[in-house]
Amino acid sequence: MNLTQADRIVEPSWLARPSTEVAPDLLGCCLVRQMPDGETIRGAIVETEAYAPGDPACHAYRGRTERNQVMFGPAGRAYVYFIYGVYHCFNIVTDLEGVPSAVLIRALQLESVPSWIDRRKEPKPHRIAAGPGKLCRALQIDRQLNGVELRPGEPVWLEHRTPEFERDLANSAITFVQTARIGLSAGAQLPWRWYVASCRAVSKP
DNA sequence: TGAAGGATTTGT
DNA sequence: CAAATCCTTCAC
Repeated sequence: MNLTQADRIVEPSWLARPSTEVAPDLLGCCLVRQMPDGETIRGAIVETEAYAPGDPACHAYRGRTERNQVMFGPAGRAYVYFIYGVYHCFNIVTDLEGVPSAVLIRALQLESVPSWIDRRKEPKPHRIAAGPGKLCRALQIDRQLNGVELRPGEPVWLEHRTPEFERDLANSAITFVQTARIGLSAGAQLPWRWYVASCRAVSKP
């Protein structure tokens, strides 16, 4: 029996758990970006951060607003916001409807270089999606994708780990590191950041 | 209606 | 280490 790509699609139910459980489980999963012209870019998730209710660093900490409302919705949608007047950040909404939580995708190991990337500005292929802002720039993700469902046919979706990745993880050929989150003024002590050890695509190893 | 600041990145 | 740069939030 062959495992096909369709068998690995991540369903919303798998994401309907606390973000601190989902965040490490997303390492090794594949983020797929499909453009209107059909160009498809795939990359393995190598760095994540969890944001949860009661967490002072969570955008929803002080309640529901127009910006953060998608975090309160059902799991399996994209939460995209604009930051520092320059960058976008891409999150995956997790947990039950009404529970504001999400996982920030901080870095991808791309399988190919998007056609629109200027190789002179990005000399190192493995650094193209290393960091949440760079990742969104590399995949052309902006607020137009805020709230979209992550499923095939939409602009973005998720696929589970390959059997090879699972094997390497079981062998300890691949290991994860859990540390404090980056760039926060509150909640910085919580160890809610995970990344793949020794991966050149991680934003800050 | 205005001011402060931000889940970043880059170059000095 | 500071600038870039603009949206969101909260106070007045």
